[in-house]
Amino acid sequence: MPELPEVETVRSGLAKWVTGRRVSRVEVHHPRAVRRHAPGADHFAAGLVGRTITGVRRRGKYLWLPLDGPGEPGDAVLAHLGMSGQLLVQPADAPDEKHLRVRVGFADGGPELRFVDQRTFGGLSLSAGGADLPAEIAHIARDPADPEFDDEEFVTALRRRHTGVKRALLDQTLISGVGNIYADEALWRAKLHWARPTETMTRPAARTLLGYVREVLGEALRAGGTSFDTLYVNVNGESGYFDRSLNAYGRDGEPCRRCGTPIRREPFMNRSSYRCPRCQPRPRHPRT
DNA sequence: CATTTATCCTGTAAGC
DNA sequence: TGCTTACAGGATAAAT
Repeated sequence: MPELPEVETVRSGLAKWVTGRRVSRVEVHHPRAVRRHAPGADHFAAGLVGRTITGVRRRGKYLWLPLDGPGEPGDAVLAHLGMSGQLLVQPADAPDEKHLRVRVGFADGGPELRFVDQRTFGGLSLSAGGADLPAEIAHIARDPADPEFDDEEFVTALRRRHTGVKRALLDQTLISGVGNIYADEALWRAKLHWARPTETMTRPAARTLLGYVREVLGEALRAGGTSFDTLYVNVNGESGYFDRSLNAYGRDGEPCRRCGTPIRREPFMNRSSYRCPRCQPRPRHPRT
């Protein structure tokens, strides 16, 4: 599931392959892939043809590709991978992927950019004037890899919440880029239960947790991200290998690497949480 | 207003 | 064997 490390891996790969190239052809194979583009698929395609991609930027789990002329300067293609979205760079004569949703061809005749998405939770849109920061994602907080992320502001905002700490980590308006996998991993490192009330966390404890979030995201990025199957891949279709380094996520029944107690999976927000029952005991007054 | 829940989707795997 | 059910989960609209 693409979280910050996976999306950043895709961003850097894309930057190398599509920057400076002029779009010559756009095909939308599934309307759901551009559902966030209100004017529709044809408008999306027409707005993209003839423009040059000037780079690839990211905030949290969102990517955007700023565009240069000939239209209004400052537009961008906004992309979210959802759960199963892939942005692949493929030779133009490569066979279509089963779940190919959008094809972007280039005037130089080189490799195509393809958006492939099995579960169709992801999508592309054309953001007017969104080259610097698309208005559609202005509500998304900076991510902890952003040099302008304000640690003290995060600590204050976290403690102002009245919710469980994992809910807060997953709230992209508070801190972006963290999903279910890395939330569980950071909480394991911090020895915190997911239902720990945010308002009872001390400032030092909140800073420590943030440190672990940064640490695990950084390690995962250096490993090329986490892959459990072929759903998350970089632009060349290759998997990352951070799954071997996971301490909690997906390890139901396996021994905690700190104390040996079996990791437990439990329902959380219509999904799952993994924790060590001994290292991360339930708080006295849990907030779920 | 803040917070929580339901919903979108499809392939895989487990269970009967 | 074949069918049904659970699960994966990010973002957001709707509900509380």
